[in-house]
Amino acid sequence: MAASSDSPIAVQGLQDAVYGSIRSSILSGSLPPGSRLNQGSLAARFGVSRVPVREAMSRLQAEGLVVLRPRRGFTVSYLTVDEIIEVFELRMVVEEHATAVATWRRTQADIGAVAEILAKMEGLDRTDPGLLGNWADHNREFHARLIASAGRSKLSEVALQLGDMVEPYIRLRSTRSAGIDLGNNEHRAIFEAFASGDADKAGRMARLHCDSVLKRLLKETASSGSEKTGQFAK
Amino acid sequence: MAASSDSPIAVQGLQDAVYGSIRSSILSGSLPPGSRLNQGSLAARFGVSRVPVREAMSRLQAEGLVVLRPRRGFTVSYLTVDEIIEVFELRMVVEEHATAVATWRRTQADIGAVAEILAKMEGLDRTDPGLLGNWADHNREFHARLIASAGRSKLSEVALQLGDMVEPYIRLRSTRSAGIDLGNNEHRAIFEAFASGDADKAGRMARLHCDSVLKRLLKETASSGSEKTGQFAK
DNA sequence: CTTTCAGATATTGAATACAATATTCGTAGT
DNA sequence: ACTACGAATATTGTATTCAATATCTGAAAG
Repeated sequence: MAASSDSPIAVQGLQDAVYGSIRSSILSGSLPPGSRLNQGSLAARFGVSRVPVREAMSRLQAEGLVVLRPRRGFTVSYLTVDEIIEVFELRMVVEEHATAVATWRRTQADIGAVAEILAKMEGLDRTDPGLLGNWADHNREFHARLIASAGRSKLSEVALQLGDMVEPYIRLRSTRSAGIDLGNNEHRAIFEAFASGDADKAGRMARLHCDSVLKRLLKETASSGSEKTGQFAK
Repeated sequence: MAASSDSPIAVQGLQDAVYGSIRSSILSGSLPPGSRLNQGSLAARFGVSRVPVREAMSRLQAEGLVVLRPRRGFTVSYLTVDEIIEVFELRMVVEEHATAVATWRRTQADIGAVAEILAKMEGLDRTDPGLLGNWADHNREFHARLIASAGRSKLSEVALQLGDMVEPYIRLRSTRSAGIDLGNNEHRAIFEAFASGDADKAGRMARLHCDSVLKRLLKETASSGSEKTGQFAK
C-alpha cells in the first residue's frame, strides 16, 4: 500500500477515489515530478470520464502537487532545489511547534501508538527489496501520528501538506538504505523526549531531524540525475 | 475591489475566473461561513456551465475554504472557535518566522513598498462607510507584501493561505473601527523593526500582532451572533 | 396543531458531446 | 541529411445531457 492516511474509510465519489489514487502515485514517486498527466489516459485507467479526473487534479493543483498550464494540461509539480529548501525550512518551524504541542498534550495512548510505529520501523526486514518504500510509508505514519497527538486538526493538515510537497523527492532520491539507521536514531530521540514530556527538547529534535533529512536529500540530489518513469503518462 | 493578490493579470480560463470570484466573495464575507453553494445558481451568475464551477470549488475545497458533503454539494467552511484559535497559533509561528526572514532579506524597494501601504492604511478616510472593508483590503496587502520580502514563494503561499482561512471571520466580526488604531500601531511597530533590520524584534512583533488580532476577534465573537447573508446562495 | 409520508421538484455527480487549441507526422524544399 | 511548413490527430476546456439522490410540498392521520 502506498502512502495514505487521509482517506481512512469511505470515498466521497469517483472524484475522491481518483484524487486519492493520483495523489498516492505522486507521493510514492511512481508519477515523478514533471510527468505530464493525460486526462484521457487517466480517465481510461480508472474507468471513469474525464470530469472527475479534472476535479481531482484541481484539488491537487490547490495543494501544490500539480501545476496547470492553460491548454496544455496538468503536470506533476517540479520543485527547484531552492523551493525544496524553502519547504524544509517551513517544516522545521512547523514541526518544531507541532511536536512541542504534541508533547504537551499527548496521552498514554498516543505514546503507545507512536512507540508501536517506531518499533515496526526499527524491525523492518533489511533484506526486503521494498525496504525503502516500506520505511518511507512508516515514516510518514510516524510523523502523522506524532503530530496528531497535538489534537489540532488544522495543524496536522498543514504539517502533512508540507511533508507531502517534498515526499516524492525524498522517495526518489534515497536509493541507499544508509539513511534508515540515521532516521531511526533521530526518530528514537524525538520519541524519548516526547514520551518523557520534554516538549522543548522534542521540538528541537524534530527541527534537527528535518534539517538532517534535508542535508541528506541535498547530498543525494547532487550526485544523481532524475529519471522520469511516468507509469501513468500516456 | 475585494481582497486579491494572487491572480495578478491573466486568468487561466473560466475555471480560474470563477475560482477567483467565489474566493473573493468568501474572503470578503459576502459569502459567509455555512452558506450553501448552489452549483446551478453560481453557473448562471457567471454565465458558464456547472463544470468550471465544480472545478473551482474543488480547488477551494483543497484550500479548506469550502467543504463537500457527498450528494449535498459544497458549503463555505465553518470553523469552530477552537479551530480559529488553532489557525491563529499556526499563524503566530509561521508569521514570526516569515517576518524574521523578510527582515533579513528585505531590499530598499521592499521597505518602500511596505511603507507606502502602511501610509495608505493610516491615511484612510475615517468617515468612509466602507472604511472597515478598505482597511481589511490594505491589511491583507500589508502582510502579503511584508512576507513577500522574504523572497520565499512557498512561505508566502502558506502564510497567505493561513491568513485567508480566518479572513472571513475577521471581516464579519469587526464592525467597530476601534481596532483600526490598534492595528495601525502594531503594524507600525512591525515595520519599524523590519525597516531597521532587527529581525528578532520584527518576528516578535508579528507574533504579538497575531495574538492581539485573535484576542480582539474572540472578544467580538463572544458578543455577537453570526447573521448569514448568502448573496450567492439561491 | 403537529407529525408522517408520498409524489413532485431541484440538485448533484458523472458521462457524453463538441468547439478550440496543441501536438505530431509527413512532405517538400534547401 | 536537416529544417519549414501544413494537414492529420490528439488533447484540452467547456457545454449539454442523464441517472441517482436529496429536498420540498402538501395532504392525510393522529
